[in-house]
Amino acid sequence: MSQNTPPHSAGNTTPAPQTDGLTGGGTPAFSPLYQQIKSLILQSLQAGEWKPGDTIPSEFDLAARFKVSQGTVRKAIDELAADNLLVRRQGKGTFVATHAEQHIQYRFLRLQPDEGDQRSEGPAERNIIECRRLRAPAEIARLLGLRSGDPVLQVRRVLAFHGVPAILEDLWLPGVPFKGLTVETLAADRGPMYALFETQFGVRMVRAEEKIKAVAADAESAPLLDVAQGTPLLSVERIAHTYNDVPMELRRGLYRTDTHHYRNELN
Amino acid sequence: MSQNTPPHSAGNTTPAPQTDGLTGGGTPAFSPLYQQIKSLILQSLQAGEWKPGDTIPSEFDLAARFKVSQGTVRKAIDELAADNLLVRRQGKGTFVATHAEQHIQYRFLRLQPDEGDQRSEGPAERNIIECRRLRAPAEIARLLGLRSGDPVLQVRRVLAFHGVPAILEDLWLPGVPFKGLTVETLAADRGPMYALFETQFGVRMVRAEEKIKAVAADAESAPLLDVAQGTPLLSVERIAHTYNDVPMELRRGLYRTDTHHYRNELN
DNA sequence: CAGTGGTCTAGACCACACT
DNA sequence: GTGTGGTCTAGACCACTGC
Repeated sequence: MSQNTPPHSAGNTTPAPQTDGLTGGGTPAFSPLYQQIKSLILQSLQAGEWKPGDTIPSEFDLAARFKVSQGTVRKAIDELAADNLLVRRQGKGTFVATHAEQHIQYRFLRLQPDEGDQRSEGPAERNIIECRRLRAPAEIARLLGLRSGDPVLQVRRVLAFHGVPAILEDLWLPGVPFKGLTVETLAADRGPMYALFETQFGVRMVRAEEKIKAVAADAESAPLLDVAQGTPLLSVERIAHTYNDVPMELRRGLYRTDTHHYRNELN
Repeated sequence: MSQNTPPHSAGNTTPAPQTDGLTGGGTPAFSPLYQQIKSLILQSLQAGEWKPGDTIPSEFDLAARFKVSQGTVRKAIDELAADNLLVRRQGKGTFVATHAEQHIQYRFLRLQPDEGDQRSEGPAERNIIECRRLRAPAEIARLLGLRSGDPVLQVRRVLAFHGVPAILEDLWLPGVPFKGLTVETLAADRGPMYALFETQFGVRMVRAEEKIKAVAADAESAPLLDVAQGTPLLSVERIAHTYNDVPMELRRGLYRTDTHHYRNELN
């Protein structure tokens, strides 16, 4: 399973396990107990033992289960919480993070109005233009970690703020995990699309990378965004990953930035 | 000073301080000990007691100094390290983070080549076009937290990769902390500009925000970037802050994105 | 070797939420 | 009140660095 021996170390009456077992073989890598616990918790998350929004067992319960001290479990959970996989709530418990209840909705959307307003914008109007199944072209397949020709879903939609179109985006999703996704499902849904992915398909998006360029609106995109051809637009290519860094979505967006901007924090 | 009572709690023989002192007054906010320690360490950083690259006292020394346990200091340092203000090195000590020795040079520059190469790019060729002092226009002043008419420095430069210009940027710096900065100083310098700011002016940039838009190259910028007028460019406005979130630099860049892209991680 | 950060434990107590 | 996470402590031991 994991890369190291699990933290059981048989019947120690005295405290610290810390032993790595396996003197032979080739496990030169040392990984601290709390990292191993972190991996075990992650496995439970991947396996769906606890679903988004669920509360996971208390630190003491987990400590008992893994035969370590509560402090060690705590450190593991600390890191998972820092990665936004778990959410701690004092007095209540620790919960599996979700795109739904999370009051920072649209966590991955960095486009925001230039001044004032802040996030009073609300969820924007969605308009699905297209939703079809196809066989993955080579490039799409590569970015999604699939083979050319594997089934994928493509969705095209426009997001608008106050009636003004602002985002045109194409999504590609691997066909297998998203079997059964239809334009009706998407259209009927309110709230973040990633929340729908969680509830309907058990796919939780955890992390994403974006590559941004400036491009000119072409004949196809210009009318959809209600701008003149040649207007500079932000091109945003996003690859979103589930647990374990498995890519699960490719998204290519064109953002109008005349009244909005892409906001980023550098640390 | 801080918002809470310092963590001394007089002569406790028995362990935990945790008491907030001050039963009277109006300090409803409770802040944990390690946060107070964090503030104290931050104050020392701001005051320049330890400079970028310096090693700070060991956890035990700090624990003695602040009259708390080593674990509490550890947690404070953990957070400061997570914020990239400190860097821990096992066996050696804890160091004040710096833009110089940090092997992730150009920490705030997100533009990178489209494929391969990765960071083999190196530090790019710098070409300073202009460096002048002026009185801050209203907008610049506002963004830098100054008053209109306060002295500021403006620097304009072009960065190129392999001889191809890629970035045209204007910098505005508050005149007072950067007194004595000349075009010669800048031109003579190798390495990150933020490293120079540390060594020459004691100003360490800690955090920055960027607002990104897509714009068209105009008559002024096009020739400097060697592109046709109207070419889509990334407009990147950055406000960089020192300790305590004090804004210390405004930077407005135009990025060519024909062979490079702006990379971002979403968590 | 001594000194530093890194891990692990165990127990005490505080703050918060629900019942 | 009970149970949860949050803080603080104290001490033991491990891993890395450099003398």
